[in-house]
This record gives sequence, structure tokens and C-alpha cells, in this order.
Amino acid sequence: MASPFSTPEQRAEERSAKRQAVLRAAVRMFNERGFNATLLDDVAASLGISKPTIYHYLGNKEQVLLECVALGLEQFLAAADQARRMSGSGLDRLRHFLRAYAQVNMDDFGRCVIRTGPEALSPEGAQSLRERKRRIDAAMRSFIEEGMADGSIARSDPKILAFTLAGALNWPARWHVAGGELSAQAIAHQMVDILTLGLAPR
Amino acid sequence: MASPFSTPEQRAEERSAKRQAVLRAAVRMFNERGFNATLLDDVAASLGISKPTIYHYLGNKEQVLLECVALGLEQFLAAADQARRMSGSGLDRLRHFLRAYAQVNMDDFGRCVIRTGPEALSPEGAQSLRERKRRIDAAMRSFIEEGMADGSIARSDPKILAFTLAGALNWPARWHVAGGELSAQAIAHQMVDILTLGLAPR
DNA sequence: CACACACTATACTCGTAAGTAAACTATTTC
DNA sequence: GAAATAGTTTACTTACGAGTATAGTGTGTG
Repeated sequence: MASPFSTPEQRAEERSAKRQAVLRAAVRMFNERGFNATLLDDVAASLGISKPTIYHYLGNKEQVLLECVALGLEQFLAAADQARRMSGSGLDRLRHFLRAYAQVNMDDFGRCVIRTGPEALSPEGAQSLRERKRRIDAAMRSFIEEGMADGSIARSDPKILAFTLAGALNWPARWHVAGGELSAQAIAHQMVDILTLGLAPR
Repeated sequence: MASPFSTPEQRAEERSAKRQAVLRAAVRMFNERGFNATLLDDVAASLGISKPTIYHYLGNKEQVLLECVALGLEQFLAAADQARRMSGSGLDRLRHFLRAYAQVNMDDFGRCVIRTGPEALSPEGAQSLRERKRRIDAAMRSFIEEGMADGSIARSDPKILAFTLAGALNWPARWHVAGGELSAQAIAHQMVDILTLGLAPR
């Protein structure tokens, strides 16, 4: 039945798939070498195409990065939404969120969010990134404050607490390599246990 | 008594002071804008001198960075040595080390150590940096293992624990700005309390 | 069949920033 | 006071890599 002629839908899909492939290849290289050290020529070469083809799908190098970051941010926000819909104490929901947060940090696009500082971006890009990162931070803080209110979390400065937790869970974005001994899930669980239970023997 | 003619010692000292000043100015700019985005021309301008003067004191841009990193690394290693000489349980010594570690991360040179990834460096530079960072990680782990042995720290994977603690305390290198509301010391204390005591109300 | 349009490549432009050559000044040494 | 030395500048070279002009190829559309 398959005709050699493709329908408009098929063509649109194919185009989108190619675009995605460019982003995947780019984000891997950004994570490995850093944004500045990554040549769009190399990204193209890794896909067996040439640089102008990338420009056919994306406006410029910064936009490539911005799209990657956007995909990662979506995952973080999805994690927050999911935790928000959970039942349980503030601490329960926080723990759930933290585990998901940690795992996103070990995904190609998620880690790109953490590794992308404002230095690499234009002022406008940096601005929009900062705003969207704030939303994630705000979500984290809302779980913390909820837990302090319902008594499941000890009172302390919520801002410092949020930075401490985020910092610990962001770090795998810098050292974790896919296919290591431990799965991302296992690492996430252990880290969250350490953070919520402390170091004292129990 | 002061003669307008300087002794060889004075001149050597002056030269060293100028070198230091270059490193200070450079590290500040590296931390603010990132290594790649920092122009040696701008570093020079911030000191009221010109780029070739920097080259008179330092070999090239990478060496400027490497010297800054070396100064930061010394501080981390000094923190480890000091904690090693302390008495008390493994947990006591770990807490002491963590507080010092956190504070170094809010110092100009210390934060440069954390912010400098291998991407920015030549293969040789990256190699030597990795090795020296390992020594700090090893020190952290030795305190952890000591604490697990003497029963002051709950048993878990020391590697994951070390990464979790380091990650949390490294994070201020990315967000802390000198002269904020809280002092570096206050932040360090609060973070270490959170990490060692956990989130449960007490 | 002709024309438009999507996609891709080759071969270029051009700005930028690291690093250098050459010269100039002041100070110390013989 | 001549010669060496340290410190500094202005003005240059050069490499690299982002982005583009142009053209070619194939696939649907009047």
C-alpha cells in the first residue's frame, strides 16, 4: 500500500524529526565540550550533513542552545507539576520532586539547563533563561514552605535550603556519564535519602 | 630614611605584587563572564594597563587561568589539612572541613576552581586539573570513611555521599555574590547543618 | 511541461580576539 | 656615560569559526 510519494503530514513529520536530530546531536556535544568549544561544523559532521543544513532548521547557534534548554526546562516543570498533584505531606511531595529533579539532571537536555550559564548567551537569552529557572526554584521553595507549615520539615531559611538541595542534585549534571555502574534512578534515590535523612546513624 | 632607589628585594616584591594584581583582576572577570567571554584586553583595561603587559608577567591566557585555579586549589587543600589535624569524631572533622570547603567556594579563587571545567583548558591543563581535584575529593572521602568506621556517620556509598555534599557546597560558587545579606560564614554554617542533620524536625 | 518550493552542498565573507614585533623609556650596573 | 635590563606601549599578524551567497537537485503543483 505504501506509496513512494509522501503526504504533507509525512513531510512535516520528517522535517520535525530532522530538527530534533539536530538538537540531540548538538546537546550531546554542548554537554561534552561546552557551548563555546562546540563547532556547528562538528555537529553537522556528526550527522553526516553540512552546516548550512543546520541553519535551514534553526536560526543561529544561540537558538540551537536555547531550544535544547527549553526542552530540558519542560522536563523540570513537568516534574514539579507531577509532584504538585501528589498527595501526602510537604516532605513527601518534596522528596518526590527531588528524585525527579535529580533524574532530569542526568538527561541530555536536563543537564544542558544546568550547564548553561548566562555567559554563553546574549543578554535577552540570559534574561529569559533566568526567568524560567526561577519558576523551578519557586516550585522547589513552595514544597519546602508547605512542609515547614505542616510540620514535616524542620524550620530554617527556605532559600538556603532550596539552594542546598538544588546544588547537590545539580552536581550530577557535571559528572554523571550515561551507562555508569549505577542507574540515574538509583543515584537519585540515594542522594535524596542522604539529603532528607542527614548523616547521623539511625 | 626612604631612598627613592629601590633595592632588588623591593623590586622583586613589586613585580610579584603586580603579577598578583593581574591574577586578581582576571579571576574576577573569569568568574563574572566566564573564561571564554573574558578578553585579556578587558582585564588589562580594568587595571589601566595594556595586554602585552599581561604577557610580560604570564605566558598566555590559559596560564593565567591555571595560576588562578592553583591558588584556589591551595585553599581547598589547606582546609583539608586543617581538618585532618583536628581532634574529634569523623563527623566532627567532616563538618569542620565542609564549612571551610563551603567558604572557599565563595572566595574569588576558590570559586574559579569549581567554575573551571575541562572544556576551557588544553588536554594537558585539563589532566593536571583533574588530578588535583581528585586529591580534594579523596580528602573528603577519607573523613567520610573515618566517620563510618567510628560510627558517627551512617553507612552508605561514600562516593555518592561525597558527591552529594560537594555538589551542595559547590553551588554557591555559581550564585553567591560578595556582599550579600548573609556572610559566607553564615551560609556555610547553615548549609552544613542542613546536610548533616537532614530535614526532619528535631 | 514549467514553475515554485524544500532541501542540501560548496565556497565564500568577515568580525573577533589571542598572541607578537618593534620601539620607546627608565633604571641599574660596569 | 655606555651598555644592559625591566617594563611598557602602539600597531600589527593571524587563526578560527559564525554566518551567508549562490547554486544545484529533486519533488510536488498549475
